[in-house]
Amino acid sequence: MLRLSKLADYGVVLMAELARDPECGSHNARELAELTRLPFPMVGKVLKRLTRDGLLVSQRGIHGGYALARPAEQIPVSKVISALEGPVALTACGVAPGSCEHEPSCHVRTPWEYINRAITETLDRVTVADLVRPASAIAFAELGVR
Amino acid sequence: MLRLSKLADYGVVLMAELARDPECGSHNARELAELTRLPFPMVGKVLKRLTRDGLLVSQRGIHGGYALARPAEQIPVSKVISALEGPVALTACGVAPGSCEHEPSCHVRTPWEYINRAITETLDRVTVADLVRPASAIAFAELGVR
DNA sequence: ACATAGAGGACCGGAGAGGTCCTGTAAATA
DNA sequence: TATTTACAGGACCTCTCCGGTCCTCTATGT
Repeated sequence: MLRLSKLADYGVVLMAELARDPECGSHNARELAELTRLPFPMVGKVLKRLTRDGLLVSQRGIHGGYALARPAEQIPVSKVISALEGPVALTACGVAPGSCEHEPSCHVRTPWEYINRAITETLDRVTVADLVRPASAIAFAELGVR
Repeated sequence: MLRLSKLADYGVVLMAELARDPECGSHNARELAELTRLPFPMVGKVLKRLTRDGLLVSQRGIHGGYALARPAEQIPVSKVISALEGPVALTACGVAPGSCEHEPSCHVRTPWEYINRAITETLDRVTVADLVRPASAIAFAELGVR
């Protein structure tokens, strides 16, 4: 089913949760785990990775927590996914040339590149802000989706 | 990396190989395995599934083999993928409602639906014929891809 | 009848996803 | 400065499921 890993799925949910706060303030991992009802250890793991990739900023200590590194409108969903499960690509050749043993004899590589790009661009166009906007449908009009 | 299963990957390659034959004639599994350099048992497995799903027609017996069930222009890549790894969807909720335990408390479900649909439509628009057309770029223009 | 090729399974090993836990370090408060 | 809280960065484990093989049965042509 062309599955997204749970790590990436959780990441999207958590980013959206942070963006839901109108002030985009700081929330700690435990709080986010409760809000999203996701297992706390996983939430910690995901938040750490998102921080390392520069999508979140963290604050240690007693009133520590996480906050969006940039306004939600400037964070594409594709970045969230790639931070957690590597580059968005359907096939190995879309990630790095030479990573597929069949590359020399493969006749469908070029088309796959186009498909990969089309999908990447779709995920580039959706931002974290779109995930929390109530009237999402409007925001998605530009995707050409009914 | 938002991975496609190898089964589906092989399926696409095999469908393309069948479409490359200008007469779209019948080819047996062994022959296709040699042409694509994929392991023969896997080729058999994939071809069987594609046949069960009505994308290929098969002929048993001494001059048996497989051929496209329809003209390549009428076979979207999305069908090939879904025949081999189930419905195209990034999240469980995109496959069947109620399949995700977090559904009641999840706030990003609606946006995911739109994203799922955008990606599905991308894969719907590409046909097996596009995979073998030399000047693929032209065929992909309609995807809005550079 | 016999050789060939597909149909439909069962079956197996290993990689990797999903999940937990532990130790270290930074910050705030008293 | 001691203590508590929370993030940082791993190691580590379990178990599912993917990738792959193989075997038996049935259909077809010679």
